[in-house]
Amino acid sequence: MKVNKTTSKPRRKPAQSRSSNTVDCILEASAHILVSEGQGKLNTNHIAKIAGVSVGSIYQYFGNKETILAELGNRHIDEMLTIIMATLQKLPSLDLKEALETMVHAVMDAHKQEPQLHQVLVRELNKLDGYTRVEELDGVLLNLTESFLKSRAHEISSEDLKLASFVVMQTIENLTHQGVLFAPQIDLSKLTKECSHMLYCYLTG
Amino acid sequence: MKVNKTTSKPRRKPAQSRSSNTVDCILEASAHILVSEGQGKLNTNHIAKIAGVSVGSIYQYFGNKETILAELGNRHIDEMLTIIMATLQKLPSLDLKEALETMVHAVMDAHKQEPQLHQVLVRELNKLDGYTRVEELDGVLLNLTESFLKSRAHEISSEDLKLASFVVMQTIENLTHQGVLFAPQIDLSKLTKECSHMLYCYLTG
DNA sequence: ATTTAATGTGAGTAAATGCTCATATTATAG
DNA sequence: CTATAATATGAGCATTTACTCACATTAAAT
Repeated sequence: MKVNKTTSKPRRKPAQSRSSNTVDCILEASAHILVSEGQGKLNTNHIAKIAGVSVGSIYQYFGNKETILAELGNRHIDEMLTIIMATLQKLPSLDLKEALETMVHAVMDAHKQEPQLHQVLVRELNKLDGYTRVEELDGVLLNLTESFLKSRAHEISSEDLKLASFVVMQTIENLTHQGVLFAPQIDLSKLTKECSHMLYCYLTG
Repeated sequence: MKVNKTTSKPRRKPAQSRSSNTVDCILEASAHILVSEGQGKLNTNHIAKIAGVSVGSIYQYFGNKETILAELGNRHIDEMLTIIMATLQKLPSLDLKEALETMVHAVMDAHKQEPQLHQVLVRELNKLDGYTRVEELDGVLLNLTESFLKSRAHEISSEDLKLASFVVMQTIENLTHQGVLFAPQIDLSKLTKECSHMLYCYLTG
């Protein structure tokens, strides 16, 4: 049976500054291990050693290993959402072609934030029972895409806006993600243009 | 330091039929555990129990846990390649639009083979040091796409065929993969048309 | 029928890992 | 300055897990 391990067992919340520093060290060490040594080496004793902190300190602030991953995920997803949300306000004043380019560019920027960490983190968060923020992020992006397409419905030839939203959102998400991972083998500014051009052709054609 | 654990330590190869049956049971049990219980529960003792086999038997045929995953990956990738290769011969006689639809359809078929297993398996294979067949599969698909685009160069407006191949290949791969995971919420035959239509617009537009 | 090779078994071992707790140190409050 | 709360420590326990090995069973060879 699967149990949510990411929210139970309440722990102390940092009050003094040194303790929130400890928390940051733990999270940074975990991120570092994930990227440079892989999930297999992510164990609490090792995290403590890399963070320069004792195991006990970890369990002052995190109920278990899973909540460390969850918090790492929360922070990362929040960063991405911030970047993407900031771009939304620019869209209404732009024409369709420009708007698509801006969207792709924004998601690209979001993915440039520690792309390796993003990849490994999403992998591991998907294994975390009860952690729903990855799906939440996807849901938000899908909704944003759909309301954007609705606002441009008169310019768009597609009949099924739900399906079109799925296609647009998945295409942006995946092409930027893969592009960033393959950079600099792939020219990201060229890819941004290519991607938005494809979507423009698709939506208008 | 990272070490290839997927090829070392040679083990007995099955000679009698009961032994290759044992091997199959081990692989099937592993696949079942991965899909229904997750990577966290994939340990050799549990595999043995589910397979109805003793731990010792596992180590008669697999040098370590990693080689089980590797073999599972090999078989899965071979299946996908078989399906995709079979479609290649049809392409030359088709016009661009039909050919794209056929390609998307083929990759969709390949992904319909145990989509959940595919997802988890690719996740875990990426963590396997020394296992290169996932990248190999991607490389093959990229090359096939590129030579296909070259053969249609006169119909295609794109200047950078390498970049276009990347875009086309990634788009097909991801949209089919995600589509299959979201089915039946997503209508796969509609998605196939939508995807190939988008690529057609992109390449000719 | 007997020997030999192939295959199967599972208790047991060594190592890894999540986590606790008794204790020590540091900061803040009165 | 003292008392109390907050924070930090790390040895060590309980559990899990990869893997071995001495032995048992089954099939093939002669």
